[in-house]
Amino acid sequence: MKTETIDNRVDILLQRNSLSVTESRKKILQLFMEQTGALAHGDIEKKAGEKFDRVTVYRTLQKFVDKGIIHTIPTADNSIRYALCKDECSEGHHHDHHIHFVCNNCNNTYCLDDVVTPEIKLPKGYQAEHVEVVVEGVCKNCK
Amino acid sequence: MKTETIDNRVDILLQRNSLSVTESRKKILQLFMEQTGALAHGDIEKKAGEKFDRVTVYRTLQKFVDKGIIHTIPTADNSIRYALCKDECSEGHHHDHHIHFVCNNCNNTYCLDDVVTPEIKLPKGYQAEHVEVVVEGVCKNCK
DNA sequence: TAGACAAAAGCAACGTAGTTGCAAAAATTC
DNA sequence: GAATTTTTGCAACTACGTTGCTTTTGTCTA
Repeated sequence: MKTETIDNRVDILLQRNSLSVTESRKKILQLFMEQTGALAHGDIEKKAGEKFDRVTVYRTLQKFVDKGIIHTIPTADNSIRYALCKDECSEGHHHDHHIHFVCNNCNNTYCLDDVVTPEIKLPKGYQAEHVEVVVEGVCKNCK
Repeated sequence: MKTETIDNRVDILLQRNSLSVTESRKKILQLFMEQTGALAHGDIEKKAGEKFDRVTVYRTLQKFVDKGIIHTIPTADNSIRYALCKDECSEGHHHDHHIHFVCNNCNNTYCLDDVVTPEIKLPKGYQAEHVEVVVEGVCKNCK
């Protein structure tokens, strides 16, 4: 069964990051894996059901970000979204060189992993460490 | 005196956007003009002093955004910054094709008006309407 | 596999951010 | 300068996010 596969992947991913395997972590990680787009905190709270405390969700997401399992996507409406990282990410350092796409119609957020962030030529004196590109528009499914 | 010049500019800008000229609007607009970087809501509340109600600040900023006087800049820490728009912006439509720079040292946010957002090549089916680029790093003054 | 230890979850309480409705005050219009 | 419109300030409320502490759960080792 497909669910079982995800279940396994979840366990392995948690263990590889030396995180204890708990109900809430499994559930939340599963949500991300079943999902193509990114999730806002609110989405997760709703989808995870009333099974878990708000605080647990906050702490879990924070842990996942710290470990490099998920990354944050800033959006114009001031609601941070979270999405799974590719395998290259590790604790303390994210390597997300892809861009993000927010659909104005369905309001989903996608990681466009194949689209690499462009080189930005900055004025003299400015030194770039990280480039974040968020494109707004209409997504494939809504067009 | 320099302040007087700003004062005039403020009045004219408000009138041009058919906004009544009030103490709070003048004060807040002045803050933006004296400032090179962008301002977060909290900054404004602090800098405007205890002269104005929180609610007034919220409403004033909202009005300014609506009118195209200022624009918002999304940041990773989930705190929206605001900065003055160039003259081309008008009610209902912003034309901000510049990129934004957040300094990891002084934590200031700058509009790099001379750096135009790059063309992003999206996968088939995605249609871009707006591209937001935020570069993090070390700014000119902190280097 | 039971018990000891470490880690995470749940709960309560708190602080801050942002919104709304309404009455008072200020700005604009004529 | 009076009437009308707009904005402000206040109070109350909701939602978001955090912290400290106790209980529960997971992990490790004998």
